[in-house]
Amino acid sequence: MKKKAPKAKVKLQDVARAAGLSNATVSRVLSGSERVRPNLHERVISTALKLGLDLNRSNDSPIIAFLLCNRAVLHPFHSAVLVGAEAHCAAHDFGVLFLPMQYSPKVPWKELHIPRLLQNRKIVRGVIAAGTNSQNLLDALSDRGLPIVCLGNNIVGDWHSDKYSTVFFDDIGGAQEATGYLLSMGHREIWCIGNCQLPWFARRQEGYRRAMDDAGFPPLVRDLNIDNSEDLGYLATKSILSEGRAITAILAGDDTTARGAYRALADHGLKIPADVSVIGVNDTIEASALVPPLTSVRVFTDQLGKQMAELLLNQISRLDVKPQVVTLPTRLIRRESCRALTQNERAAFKEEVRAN
Amino acid sequence: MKKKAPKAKVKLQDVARAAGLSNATVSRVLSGSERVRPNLHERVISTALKLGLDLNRSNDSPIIAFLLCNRAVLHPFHSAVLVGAEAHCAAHDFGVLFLPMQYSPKVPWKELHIPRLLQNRKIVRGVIAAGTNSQNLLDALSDRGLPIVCLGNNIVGDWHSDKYSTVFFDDIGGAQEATGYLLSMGHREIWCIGNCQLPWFARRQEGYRRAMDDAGFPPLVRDLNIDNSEDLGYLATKSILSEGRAITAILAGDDTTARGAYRALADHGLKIPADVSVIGVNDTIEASALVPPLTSVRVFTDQLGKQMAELLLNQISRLDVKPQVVTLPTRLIRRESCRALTQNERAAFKEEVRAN
DNA sequence: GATAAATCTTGAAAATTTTCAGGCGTTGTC
DNA sequence: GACAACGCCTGAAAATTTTCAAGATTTATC
Repeated sequence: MKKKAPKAKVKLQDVARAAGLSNATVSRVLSGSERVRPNLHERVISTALKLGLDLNRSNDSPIIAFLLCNRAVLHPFHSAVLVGAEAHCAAHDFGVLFLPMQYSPKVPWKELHIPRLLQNRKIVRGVIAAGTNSQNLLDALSDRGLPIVCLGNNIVGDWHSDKYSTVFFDDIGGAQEATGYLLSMGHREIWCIGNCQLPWFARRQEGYRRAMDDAGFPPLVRDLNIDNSEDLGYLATKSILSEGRAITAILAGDDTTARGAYRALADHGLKIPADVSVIGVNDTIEASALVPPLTSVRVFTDQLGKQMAELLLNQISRLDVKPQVVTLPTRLIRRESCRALTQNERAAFKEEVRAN
Repeated sequence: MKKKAPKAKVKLQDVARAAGLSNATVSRVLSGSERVRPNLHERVISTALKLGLDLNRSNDSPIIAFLLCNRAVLHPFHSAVLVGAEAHCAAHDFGVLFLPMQYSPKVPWKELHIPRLLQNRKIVRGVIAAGTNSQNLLDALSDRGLPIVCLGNNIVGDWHSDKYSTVFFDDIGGAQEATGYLLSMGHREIWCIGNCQLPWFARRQEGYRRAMDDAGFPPLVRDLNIDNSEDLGYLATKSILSEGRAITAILAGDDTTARGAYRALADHGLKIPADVSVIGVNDTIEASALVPPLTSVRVFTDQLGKQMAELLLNQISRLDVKPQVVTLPTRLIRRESCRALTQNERAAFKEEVRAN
């Protein structure tokens, strides 16, 4: 054992010679910037591994991209995810490129326009796909060999997770817990409002339905296809009220929708929580800003960001890491927007049921 | 005029030969990555300009850093600035690296820890300094020859603008306009609440004072050194009320402070705007989320971001651009949190004054 | 103020990346 | 099915960047 033998560093030339290729080609593969025929690509990689070339060379720019897809603005929710991701990256000497982008889920992946920065592996070494995504973008990116971690809750359409990692937060469970909380306080006329075209609303409604099913009550869903969440909450609530339907509680698809509901209730002279209890989802700053403060399902956004960054950096630094699927829990934060029904009120319900 | 003569591209070698230096040195200067003695640096640059070398070479990574300094979280305000900056950069094929950092204004600039990503000119070509900054960081960055644009409103301590551009938004004028608005509605007991240790609060208070001075009324300032804006607003308002001081209107240092004021007023059973009118500054999402919606001084955050990005990209692409100072206007957005005093109420004031 | 230690700066050489032009396969046309 | 046009892939050569070691300069210590 020659301990002192200064193991000569493996050079690109060595790999090129061993693989029977020019060092230009090897450089192209290793720097990832240009297109090389797949079989040669593989040959270079395997030869490089065999010779023990250090694949994480110091001159690679240690940057990942945080893609905020199909969102017009940077909401507090995604801000917090971004900050969480950045904190983890910074601790590992990686930088985070903030990159909003818009695309249609209908365009075939070959035809998607990918920002130039993402095309160059030498600049961006991996991608966190946040916002709302669909399979075509994920295909287009993984075709370029980019490591990817995707926020699962907002994926529209098909989802094949074999090429990339996915991180979910358990809003289904959160909505279920929130509904259960309302049920436990004696509520029965609990309306779920949202826009089920949007995948996250659909998930939350699913949690709501499970809780109502378990309790043996029929679900009451008001599903409007409106993009603006506040308008949605306002109009959905208004339509329920103007139809004269019974209502003692609302589970809103998110905090902004809850805000719309607050407005509609106020318009009708109804007090929160005296007349109607309200719960939101996300627990953004809005939830605590509302009067009365909104009970909401907290999503641990910073953890979400951290988890995505962690999976991504693992994939980048080790070639042998398989994509994973992770789900993070949520937690119901109880504030003043809910109240338990009194025994009298509960009795009135039973009376009513008997009468029907 | 030989129009067709294929003007041979100027190479680093040519510059090296002309400047009497090795091409390693020229490379170092032009790629900006390593330290070269200032006089040689200048010699290389001037020779390169003389020979007409294209300084914006295609292989430079087109990335600027958005520094969010000394902030624990990414507030909606800075989110919007970031988005505005990113939009402008994206249109010019530049990427934006999101880089929060913390530092003390007291550390001498030579001893500041600069994130590794910023050290390498090949990765980051310029910096937008947002958040709260002080001269030491700006010195440390400009020593590295990085183009800088700084958000002026939040600079603490000295400020020398000769090395970098600065963009302000006119919160002084905004606070003055807001105060004038309250005065025009007959208010006189207008309290300005904030934490004057923070430079932006100090500026807003300045605007307030000007308006009160102009109207000939004594300023009523409640200045508490509390970091959390909401607590600040709550405690400041509470202390005014508990002292039994007259109060018909509040100009809060920002929207979050106004939220604290809302809570304190509610605790005392005072209605907004019936009993007290309130105005905030920044016009973030909070302002419209509050009930009643808050009148606030709007800052055109996206424009702010765009303006900073624009100045920065100019500095990057052209060596001859001098640093500039720009101030963007603000605008008072009127919502339901303010009301005009009635003639009777105004008369009561006069009465009171006479009585004293 | 002298001397040693540490750090910084630089050019030559080595390594890597990029350019450029030729080769090869594919597609489209007749 | 032949031929042309086009575009992609590759290696040789050119250009650039990085490494390495030596010289220069600064800092620390006595």
